[in-house]
Amino acid sequence: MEIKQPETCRSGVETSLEIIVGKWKPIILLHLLHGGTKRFGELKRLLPDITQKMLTTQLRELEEQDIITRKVYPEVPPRVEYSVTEYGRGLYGILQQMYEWGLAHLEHMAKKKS
Amino acid sequence: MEIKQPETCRSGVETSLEIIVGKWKPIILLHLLHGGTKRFGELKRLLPDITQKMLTTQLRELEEQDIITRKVYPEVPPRVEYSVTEYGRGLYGILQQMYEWGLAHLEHMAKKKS
DNA sequence: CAGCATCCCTGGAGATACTG
DNA sequence: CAGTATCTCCAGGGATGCTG
Repeated sequence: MEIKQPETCRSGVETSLEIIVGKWKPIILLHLLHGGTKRFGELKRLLPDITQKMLTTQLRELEEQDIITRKVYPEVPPRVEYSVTEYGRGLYGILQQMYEWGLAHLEHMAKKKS
Repeated sequence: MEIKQPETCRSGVETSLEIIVGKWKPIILLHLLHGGTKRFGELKRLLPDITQKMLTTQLRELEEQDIITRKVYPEVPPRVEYSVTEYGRGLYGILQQMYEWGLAHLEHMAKKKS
């Protein structure tokens, strides 16, 4: 980066944060990136503690940002599938770095305590 | 990364998020990374809309995570200086990626609208 | 100057019930 | 099955005043 003007960088950083932050967004993204397309009910089962309402809103927000797509099949009973867009895969690098740094940080803090 | 088990990656990602998330943490970090050591009052002036209470708590949380250091000079009137630790600079890569992706995303969404 | 203590308010998130 | 619609609650954050 080389931080020129903090205020300039700020908007970029906070835009990214807005996409990723949300109690369930990271884990939803990880599941979709890992397992590919998933139905609403599958995601619900993969995240036992999430409420339907929260799953819906988090998915809607990710969809609005073009990170995932929502495909509705006109069947009865209804079927809706979610998957990460090509564009959304651009978040992969960020998630990867956060994953790696985060694990290292957990170790760092564990060492510090002892 | 290559996402093996989403649940494994989750803790790493969310650990990183916990450090960065907080209404003022990114901008505080950017200022300290850009401008080096700063006094409490300087930061307060750089962030006109932050309350003293919030500045204090955000700084304390970053300090607890070893991201910044707090140096108190035993003078009257008191002087307290904050700076990013060597360890804390490890967040630089993440902030950089978020900055770059975020700016691109703002453009992406602007284009989409038109 | 660099805080802490207190009170207060809002919005993110949970629980529950209903529906095309 | 894949959602809405309400009601509710709590914690993050804000406003203000006091102090070593």
